[in-house]
Amino acid sequence: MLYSSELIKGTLRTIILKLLCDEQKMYGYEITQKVKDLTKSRIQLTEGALYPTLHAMESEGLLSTETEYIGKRVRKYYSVSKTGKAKAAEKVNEFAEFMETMRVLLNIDLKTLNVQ
Amino acid sequence: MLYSSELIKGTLRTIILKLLCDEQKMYGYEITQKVKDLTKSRIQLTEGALYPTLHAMESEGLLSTETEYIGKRVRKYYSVSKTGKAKAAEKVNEFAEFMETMRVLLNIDLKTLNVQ
DNA sequence: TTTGATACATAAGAGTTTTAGGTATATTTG
DNA sequence: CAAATATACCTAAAACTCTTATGTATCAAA
Repeated sequence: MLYSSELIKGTLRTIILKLLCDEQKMYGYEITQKVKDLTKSRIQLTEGALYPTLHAMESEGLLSTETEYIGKRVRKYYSVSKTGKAKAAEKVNEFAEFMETMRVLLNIDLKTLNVQ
Repeated sequence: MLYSSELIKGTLRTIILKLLCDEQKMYGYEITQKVKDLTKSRIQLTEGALYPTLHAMESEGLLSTETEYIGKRVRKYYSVSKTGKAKAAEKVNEFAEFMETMRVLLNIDLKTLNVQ
């Protein structure tokens, strides 16, 4: 069961940065699959959102790329720059604090939370 | 210290519905202040976002209104309809699950979380 | 051989929020 | 008492992000 898309808004960059910090290098399609796996299909990144964001993050200096050929098929690997690493830590931390603030605001009891 | 605005995207309706369920009735300005108080100024709703959203939610049947005069000044109170109550529960629950999914995805340890 | 998966990409449109403005009353402070 | 701040509503242009739709092409499996 997918989350309504409005929830995911604003988290895409944070997700990309965090995954790339953990995995050293990944290509776009791989990122969509990894997120799908890790979230049990609850978050499915669309390519229309992902690719433009990756391009933007590269031009901002957060990511760098290297192209590889698998047979005749192209793969564009992304990795985080030093600036990107700092940004990742910052963004994950901010999201963690945001979650806690929202938990209080919405009065959510974590003990009763059991996501399958 | 304010959260970067992109994080708050997509949570406005959930916040409004939840507050109105707890408080029976509130007016727009009051909502902005309540959220500011409850979040220690980390989330500050802007009126440009709030009022159009309240109007939309009213026209969707989630909220109803009654106008009151305090001296010569107008106050427009909003309360949740039956549909609104159901929607509130649904949205808060969805957000709770989303938080848990993101916590796993970003590998956030709640024990180390200490938001001032 | 055709379907589905892999793999990239762009562009129009939709939706939400910011920024910036507008109006007006009430209260506090110098 | 004048000026500043707080209260209280509102709208509209612009910016930003994501969805939906489309396009291209290779590879594997049925």
